[in-house]
Amino acid sequence: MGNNTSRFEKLLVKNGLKRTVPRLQVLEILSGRDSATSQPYLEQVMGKDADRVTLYRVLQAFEEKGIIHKVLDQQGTANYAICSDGCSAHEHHDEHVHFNCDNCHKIYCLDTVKIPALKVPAGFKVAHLNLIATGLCASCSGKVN
Amino acid sequence: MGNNTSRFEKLLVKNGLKRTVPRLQVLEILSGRDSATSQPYLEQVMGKDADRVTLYRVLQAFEEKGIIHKVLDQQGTANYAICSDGCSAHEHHDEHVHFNCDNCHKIYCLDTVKIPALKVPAGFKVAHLNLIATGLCASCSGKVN
DNA sequence: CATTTTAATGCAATTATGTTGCAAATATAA
DNA sequence: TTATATTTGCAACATAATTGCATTAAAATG
Ligand SMILES: [Mn+2]
Ligand SMILES: [Mn+2]
Ligand SMILES: [Zn+2]
Ligand SMILES: [Zn+2]
Repeated sequence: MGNNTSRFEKLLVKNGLKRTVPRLQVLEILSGRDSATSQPYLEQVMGKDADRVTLYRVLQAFEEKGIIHKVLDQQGTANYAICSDGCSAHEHHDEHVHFNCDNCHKIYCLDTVKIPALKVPAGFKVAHLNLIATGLCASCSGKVN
Repeated sequence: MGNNTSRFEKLLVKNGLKRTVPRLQVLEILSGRDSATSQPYLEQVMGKDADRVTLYRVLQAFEEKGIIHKVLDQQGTANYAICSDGCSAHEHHDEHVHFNCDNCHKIYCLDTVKIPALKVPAGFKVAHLNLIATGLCASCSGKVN
């Protein structure tokens, strides 16, 4: 496999997770893509290498440990992306904007775009903000329309 | 039924939809709640009064006509709320913030809070913004924590 | 290195959500 | 009242996700 293997093995150990084939496989796939990856796509790529249930459990464990974060697209489908380094089991630092392309349906993590603070009605206590923009991504905006 | 009936009947006619029992029922339920209503809840309340498929189709028709709008909560569950008056089949004017309470799980339409404009990387063309805040709602922030 | 312990996987079954095609029923127009 | 167009209900199917449990594999132990 890729030369990321030892890096990923360390990542698993650091988070108290055993170094297993399905886990390394998921990390390999996610890291090789420029946008968030949907559960159905992951399932398709892994094929019969891993059981569907295992995939769900791998993703859940990774999310809890702060290794990946989940983004729901406009259809409600779960998509996963590797977290930035600052994330941990205790806190995710992924409060960046996500961009869901209407054409290619990719979901980009716009790490550089911060979500502006928000004024909410009295009484409401905001814990997290989740902003998803839709439209055309840089790659598609040239081709269509 | 409620005294909203004739108002809802007019709403249906205005949108070229026939005045049917399941449709009036859905409008009655949605209008009687202070927050967005999940599909599972609707299904449960309607019970055997209407087929599941009918409910899906009613919701879809309403959404297309601009009568209601759909909000996905943090779990990806569909929730529906009646649109403000400005909405139509051609355009929804519901680009307001939604608030998903971590405690009671209600979804509030914060109609008064506008989503701030956003600077995105070159090439990206934003069509719509979808901001969902999580935390504690006004009703829950007093009780818990 | 062999063994014990613990964590993770695979499989089967079940639930929830959503879709499609089509015949029957119903609302509205004629 | 009859014709028409829409809507509904049913059955079947599809996909996403969860749970329990036996088996397997990884890491810890000695
Ligand atoms: Mn992200
Ligand atoms: Mn709303
Ligand atoms: Zn694109
Ligand atoms: Zn609440």
